[in-house]
Amino acid sequence: MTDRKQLVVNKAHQLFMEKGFQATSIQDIIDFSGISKGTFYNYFSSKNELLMAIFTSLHQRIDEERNRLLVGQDPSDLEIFIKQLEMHMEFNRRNKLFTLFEEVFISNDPALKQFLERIQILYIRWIYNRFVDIFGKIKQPFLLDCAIMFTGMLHHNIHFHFLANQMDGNIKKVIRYTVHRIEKMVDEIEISGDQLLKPSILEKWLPDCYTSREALEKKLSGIVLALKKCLTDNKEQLKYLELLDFIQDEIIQAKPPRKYLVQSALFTLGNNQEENWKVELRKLEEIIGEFFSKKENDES
Amino acid sequence: MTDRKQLVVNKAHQLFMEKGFQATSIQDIIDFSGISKGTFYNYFSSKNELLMAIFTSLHQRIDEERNRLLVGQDPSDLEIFIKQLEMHMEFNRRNKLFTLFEEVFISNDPALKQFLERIQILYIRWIYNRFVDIFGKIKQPFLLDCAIMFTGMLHHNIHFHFLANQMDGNIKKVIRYTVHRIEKMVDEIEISGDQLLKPSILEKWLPDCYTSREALEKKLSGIVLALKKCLTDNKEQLKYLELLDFIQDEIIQAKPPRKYLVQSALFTLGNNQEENWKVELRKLEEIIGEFFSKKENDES
DNA sequence: ATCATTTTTGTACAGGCAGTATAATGAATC
DNA sequence: GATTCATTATACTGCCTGTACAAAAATGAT
Repeated sequence: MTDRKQLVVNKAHQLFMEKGFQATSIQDIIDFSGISKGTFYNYFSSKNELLMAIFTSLHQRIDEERNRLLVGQDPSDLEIFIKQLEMHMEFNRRNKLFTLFEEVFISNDPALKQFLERIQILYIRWIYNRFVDIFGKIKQPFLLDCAIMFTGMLHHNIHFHFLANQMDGNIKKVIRYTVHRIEKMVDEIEISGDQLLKPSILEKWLPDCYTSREALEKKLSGIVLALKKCLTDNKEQLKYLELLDFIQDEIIQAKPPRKYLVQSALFTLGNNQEENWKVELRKLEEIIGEFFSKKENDES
Repeated sequence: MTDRKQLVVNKAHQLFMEKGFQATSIQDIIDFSGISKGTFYNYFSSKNELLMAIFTSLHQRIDEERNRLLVGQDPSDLEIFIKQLEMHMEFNRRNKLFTLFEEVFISNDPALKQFLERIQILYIRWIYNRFVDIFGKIKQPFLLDCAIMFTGMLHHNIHFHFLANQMDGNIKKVIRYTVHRIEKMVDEIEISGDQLLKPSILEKWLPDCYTSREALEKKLSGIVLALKKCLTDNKEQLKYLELLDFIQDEIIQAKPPRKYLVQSALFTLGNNQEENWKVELRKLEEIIGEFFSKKENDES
């Protein structure tokens, strides 16, 4: 994405935050960004497409931050989860994402509609996966229901919390409150055995072409980031940096990745003996392994 | 509201359900309703105002239905509450109210925004009041939080339920599931003693000029309806009908009601000795008493 | 039945927006 | 220096909202 295009995205986001999405005309965006109409339509085919670019951009940033908080931590630690939620909610508040999302949530444009639905499901799935980390695999059958209810509770609680205390209340209390509730509810549901939705439906909702691709890319970049953090500025370690970048590019590129080259690079990465490094490297090996086995399955 | 005006409301609702709110232009509504542009703007000053008329109309119908289900029943009976929810959700589904509401939930028009917020809060308050009926006054301090979380959970559950089973799943299961969850949660929260919002904030959210008026009118019509149902077609009992209608009109009229006339009418209503009648009559006396004492407070 | 008042209609108009088309301008590349 | 490409300015179509107003129709009172 060009700098110029990104500038338009940022300027538009700014206008949407100030005036709302519907109330902002393309003309406004053009004037505010200092570009011509032709350029705008060169970048985006419509206001909706621009909106999607905004969401994508913000979504990526959230995801990076979330992964950063998890790096080198115990994924079953509830406090980490709470920290992630706090970051996410604070981010949403700062960027008026709640408002923006709600304003366009139901749209006539099927493309936008589908796009937003996907974002929402990705969000639910993230919660679900974290719940599996936290509450354990035994409770997995109930955790999709819990993830759905949790997001409903949390967003409603935050909504009315803001209605009550104009912005100056602390969200943290609300998050902790809601997390406490879901903790107890998980136990209760396991005892009752009730289930509404099977977690396997997530795979149906997120077609493989999307999930494996995008989720993989995100996981990948998260782990690579974590690995890079382990590196010092040693000459020795610069080669690891190169290898990491190579692997990430090779997988993300649309062209068929050269499997054995990647594996060889992975093997070399194993030479680094740092503690955190090894943990993260194992994750990297795991998802790359999954990636290739899935790929070969698809081809056969 | 004229028949003609109501016709436009219905026709517009039909179009909104088919094509969505945003995608329907005023011209569409005019053509579909067979009226002229002048007439439209005679009835409504904008599309938003028409939308509010639709919501008001549907909201009234929901409220009537809800009260009808409660008439002569034990308000603490959970099964009645579930029936009310089933009716409401089924009504929403039939009239695509979920969609419509979501589509316009965030609006640039401050009037519409406020209107919708009020509807939402009225809904929360209804749930809250029913929770007080069901779970008892002891748990009152926690029940606003519970009402908020319950609506969040329910709507999210229903949303994803529809996503999973295209319309053909039964909502009833989802409702029961969610009600079960909140039942347990109420107990859990009471033990923990956590509270986010004090129920008294409801009065702040719904300014008196609205609450006392509208809530009163609704309660009133509900109780009067219940009382009318107790009546048979006896000549004897026709006078009660007259008295009931008189009281209702006198209170709802904007002009200052004649207090002593109303009280006398109430006294006469006490002559009927039926069992259900007496229960409902006591409620009637109670809210009318509240109404007058509040009124005198305001005037002093 | 007649007259006055209100409602409705048809039509025209101003102003705004989305999206397209195109010729002119500018800058970087080869 | 020529070519290519993104960018600009501008004009244009078509659709929409909201206003205005005079003619026609319906309503209601006498």
